[in-house]
Amino acid sequence: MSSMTAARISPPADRPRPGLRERKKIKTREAIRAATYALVEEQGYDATTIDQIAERAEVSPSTVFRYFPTKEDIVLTDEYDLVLAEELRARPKDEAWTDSIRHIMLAAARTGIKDDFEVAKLRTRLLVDVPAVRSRMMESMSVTGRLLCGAIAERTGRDPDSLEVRVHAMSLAGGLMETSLYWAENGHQGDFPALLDRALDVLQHGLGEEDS
Amino acid sequence: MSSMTAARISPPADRPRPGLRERKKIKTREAIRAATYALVEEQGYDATTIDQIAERAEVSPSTVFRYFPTKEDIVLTDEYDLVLAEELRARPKDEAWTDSIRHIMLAAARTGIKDDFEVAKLRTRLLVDVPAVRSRMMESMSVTGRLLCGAIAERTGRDPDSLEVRVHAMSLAGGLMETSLYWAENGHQGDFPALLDRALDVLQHGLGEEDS
DNA sequence: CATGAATTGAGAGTAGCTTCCAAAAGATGG
DNA sequence: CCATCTTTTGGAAGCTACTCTCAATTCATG
Repeated sequence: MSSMTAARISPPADRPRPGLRERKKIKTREAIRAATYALVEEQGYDATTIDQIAERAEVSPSTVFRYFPTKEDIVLTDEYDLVLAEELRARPKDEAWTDSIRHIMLAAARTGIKDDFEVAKLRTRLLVDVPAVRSRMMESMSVTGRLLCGAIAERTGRDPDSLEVRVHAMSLAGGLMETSLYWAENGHQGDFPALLDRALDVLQHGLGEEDS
Repeated sequence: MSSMTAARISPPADRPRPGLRERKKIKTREAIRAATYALVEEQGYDATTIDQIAERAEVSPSTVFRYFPTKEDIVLTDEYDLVLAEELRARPKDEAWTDSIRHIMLAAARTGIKDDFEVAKLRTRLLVDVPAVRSRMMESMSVTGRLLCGAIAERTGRDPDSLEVRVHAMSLAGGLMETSLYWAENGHQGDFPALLDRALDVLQHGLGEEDS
């Protein structure tokens, strides 16, 4: 689930030597993000303008937009969806795919939160407070949904574009997102992995003693 | 599900006489919406500016914003969530609440599409084409989610704010929204109520021969 | 070191959206 | 019918996210 609390599970691994250009790009990207996080903590999201971000990151405003299409993306973007997909594919193929998802989400949440508890909290808080951010996050939810479609299709042999698979994937994604929201709304009490576990139960088995 | 394909199930009913002021407000509101629909059909969503909308609706741009907080809302806003909630409450209380939802959604979809097939198509098409609209729609999904929380809580006696109920509600909302998207992406083939029916099956019973 | 490609900065421009104030129009009581 | 009060409207000014273009700079390559 992008921008939620996911983390790199496997390290970037072996890359020969990116060349100065690439390294500078990465540095700029992180400078912008760092500046944004800092400013948002200081003044709040809306009060933080792109110009301020640019100034603190020591780049021009145009550069900021070259790196991130929207302001919300600076706070939200991560590249974990891809990692998640890989990990999903790496699970034993005879494992129930619901279990695969459970394992991966839990692992991601655990390491993610350990890695950067403050960032995770800031992000989820913004999710609750700033409509634009929540909105953008929901956008990314549909990306995650498509991703899940692929995974589900692979395991069950169904058509990834079928209504059934898509509905199921999206309902999963929606439920997982709500979990993050719930966590943030309740002041980040309790540990997130435990919440995730409960949420996944509901998503797998419904609401318990129900009447379906 | 707001902005999807819902329709008034029960007519506005008995209101004494709204007074000229109220009537004018409603007329203005609908003028703005009509103007927007027309312009969007002619030129596309992005190419349509607020000024154009204002001009065609014969109001000032500021008035447009007085009636709709954002451009997306002009296309999306409807008041059916409330109606839906009422209808939900009107269902027999001993009915399985999943069945209640099924009945209401199906009824709403049927009459809604009959009422205004073109608008329903335009809306869902925008949902697919325009990220901002899709985004806004997802926002409203969370409103629908909260609504479902209330309904579910009433029937099951659970806490509407509990993680379990919220996750379940949101997964429902997500699945239903994906159904609209699916319908639109496939060129509005097949009838929507049938799709809804299949989607609700998945949401109630999972993906069939699975391993949970 | 020279040439070519990619990255950046600066500036102008668009459009969504907010805010504020004065003018117009509907409601209310005499 | 008029006077007053309230609500609604239009106009203008302004902020900011975001886009586009072009020249300058920086890195890569032979």
